[in-house]
Amino acid sequence: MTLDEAKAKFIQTWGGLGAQWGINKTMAQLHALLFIASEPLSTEDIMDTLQISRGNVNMNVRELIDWGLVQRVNKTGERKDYYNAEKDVWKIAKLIVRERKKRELEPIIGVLDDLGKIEGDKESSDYIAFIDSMSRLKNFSETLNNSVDKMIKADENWLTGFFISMLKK
Amino acid sequence: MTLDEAKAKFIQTWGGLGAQWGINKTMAQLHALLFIASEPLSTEDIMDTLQISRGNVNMNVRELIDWGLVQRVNKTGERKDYYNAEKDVWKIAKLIVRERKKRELEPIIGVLDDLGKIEGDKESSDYIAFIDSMSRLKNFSETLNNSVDKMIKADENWLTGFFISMLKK
DNA sequence: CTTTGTTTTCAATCATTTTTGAAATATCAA
DNA sequence: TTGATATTTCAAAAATGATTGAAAACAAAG
Repeated sequence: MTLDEAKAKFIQTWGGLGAQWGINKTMAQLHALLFIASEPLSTEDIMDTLQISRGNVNMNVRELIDWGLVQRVNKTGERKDYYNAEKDVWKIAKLIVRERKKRELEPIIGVLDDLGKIEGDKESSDYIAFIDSMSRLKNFSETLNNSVDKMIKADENWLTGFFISMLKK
Repeated sequence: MTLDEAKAKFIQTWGGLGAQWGINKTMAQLHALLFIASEPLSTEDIMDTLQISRGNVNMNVRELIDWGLVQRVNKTGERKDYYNAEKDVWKIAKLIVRERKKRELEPIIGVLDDLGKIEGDKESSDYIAFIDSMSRLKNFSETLNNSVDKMIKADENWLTGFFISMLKK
């Protein structure tokens, strides 16, 4: 396998993985491309490499910028925009986790909270079972949320350090 | 909000959340329905509640069984199959993590390993940069993989206990 | 201003995924 | 066996999601 083939395979694999996690395949491929690029790339560079339209590049780059995974950079004396991705794997993980927490975990906690406060016959076993389900789920979500907060603030050794501490048990 | 409205809202919310994580919306709704059901449900029960076809129920129930989240149960003297979901939130989390690890994390580690062994000019900065990216990503993936292994074996207090230990720092 | 190069938007199109529903298959009881 | 009930399969249809591309908006330079 040559370097170019390897790069292509990485972009493909990353795209497929993204798709399994509810991320637009093109967005994941674009992220992979920028991740392994040693220089910031222009819209044209991306269009050529991934064989996609200008509009598609624009949409997905914007989304990656929203996630904090990509920055727009300007080369002096050039009019075009160039795009550069975060290269530190640990920082990437934190950005993704932070964003999913904000977009998904926090809202679900709000919903679970509401669902725990319904009216009804408080003696009914149906009622009790439902409230109980919601409360266990909310408890789990809050613990997860708190752990994620810590993880976001922690440094790169958190996961490794944690793994080592688990090994000792 | 009445109990029935709350149940419907929970099913809807859970379905939407699943969709964002690359899980078929109907599968997530079905899981939600079985999760809050106090009794195992039949195919008809599910068809009625979620307003979906028999074939759709069958497909998604099979998938949930594959994930280990649902079991088929037989009521004595009844010919129909009934379906029952795991109710313990911690066990559910472990089943999902275990499955995604097997289906996604382990394969990507294999790919990253291959991509780290390409031929080419070992002096070229392009070559070095790519190998380095793959190696950092592989290292991260393996650490994650090891942590997930521990998590799967750990008990319900792992997350809570870990959270508390982080708080002390 | 006006020109030129660049980015953004978005309705229409295309591709993929999901769902249906009826036929085929399986299972049980008489 | 046979008939009755239940489950599974899968091709076709429907729904959803992604992509295009050309026009509009924007921005810098002359």
